[in-house]
Amino acid sequence: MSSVKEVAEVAGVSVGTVSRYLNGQQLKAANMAKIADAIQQLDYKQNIIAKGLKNNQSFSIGLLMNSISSRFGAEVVSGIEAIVEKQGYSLLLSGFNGDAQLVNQKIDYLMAHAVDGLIVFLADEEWQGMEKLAQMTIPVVSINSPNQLVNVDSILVNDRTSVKQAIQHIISLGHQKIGMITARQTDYGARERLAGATEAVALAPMFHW
Amino acid sequence: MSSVKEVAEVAGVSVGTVSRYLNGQQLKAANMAKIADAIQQLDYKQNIIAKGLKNNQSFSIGLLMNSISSRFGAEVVSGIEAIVEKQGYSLLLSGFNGDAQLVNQKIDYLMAHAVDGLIVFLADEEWQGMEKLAQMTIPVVSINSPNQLVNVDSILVNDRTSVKQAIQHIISLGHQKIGMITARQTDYGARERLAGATEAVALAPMFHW
DNA sequence: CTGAAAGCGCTTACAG
DNA sequence: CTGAAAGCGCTTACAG
Repeated sequence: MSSVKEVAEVAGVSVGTVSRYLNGQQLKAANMAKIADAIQQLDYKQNIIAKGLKNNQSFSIGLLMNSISSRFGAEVVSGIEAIVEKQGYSLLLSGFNGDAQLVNQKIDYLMAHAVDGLIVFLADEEWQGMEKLAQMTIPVVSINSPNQLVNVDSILVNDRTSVKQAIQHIISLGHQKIGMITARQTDYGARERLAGATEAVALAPMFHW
Repeated sequence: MSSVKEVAEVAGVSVGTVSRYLNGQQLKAANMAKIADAIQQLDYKQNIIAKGLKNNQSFSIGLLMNSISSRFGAEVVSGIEAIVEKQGYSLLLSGFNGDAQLVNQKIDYLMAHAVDGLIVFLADEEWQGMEKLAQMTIPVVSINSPNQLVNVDSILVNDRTSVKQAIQHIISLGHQKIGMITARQTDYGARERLAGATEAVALAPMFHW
């Protein structure tokens, strides 16, 4: 792998100038051309690692999740990955496969790898030590994990309302006997969905559960 | 985040000594104790990024795969992740979601992030530029992707033989009419499985397909 | 066993 | 606009 130093030599400018070029600064046209040539010739690629060292960035973001191997989990990973990569960042994956005890350790692990941001996707597990997230010095966002931490942005599917509306719709159609198959009630989302159904029924005076 | 420098100051030794301690070298017991204390006190964590810069290691390995969102794909990711992490490495995920054109670009991307190794999991796509892998200066292993590149270790499921044996077993039981539902034949594995079935039948003289 | 110093590849004030 | 130099956090010969 060639370095800025080699590029600088070939182009006949200083490394600082090469660096500036790489970062999109304007410089004398002649120099820009020379540097561009040198880069071509050496097949130079930036070393993202070194780049980040200066300002302590890693250009990677951590994804901490429970069940990578669940269907929904996989979709989420795939979606996040696409976006992250588009921005030139990389995705560091870390799963804890149901063992909530491991979460703290995983966080340390991700921090050691200096992720610039963290996405937490707990899916079906509750986790006691969530406050740790609030102390994080990097941006944290949680998905599908109820919490009211001040520094943590959250994405929650509105399970309750959507199921409620669905049931209300069914009721409005005049149906009298409605069955519901629920998921294990260990999952926050599953509980919300059942709650939504219960609400819908409670609001329908004519309806007997 | 504290650095070796701060640890060195607190412990009253040089940074080199701290570094040696961190890397498990033997040093004067008194110093080891002082350093251990300082680390405790500062809650010092190694900066893996900086550590890798010296010998150009990133302590991360890249996983390039087609369909993260397939069931099998998710299992594979999950399994790999567990192992990789156990070794103190991180997993950089990169998907190309069916667009084989993107693969070269993704490889560059992973290289820019200086992965120390690469796992390629093509699943259902063939890919023309696979020779690029052979030129890689880092270890590469492919999963479920037929190839005969010298530098690339491959893991292949023996689809052909296993299906062949299954069919032979059914035949040996005396069954006369055997149906087979095949996957889309765009996938190498799917073709192999069908081929295995065909072989089994061809070898059974009494049997009419 | 340990300190001082150089170096990994890059960025960025500071001068000019 | 650009060069020389210092610095990011760590490692590692080189001396002692």
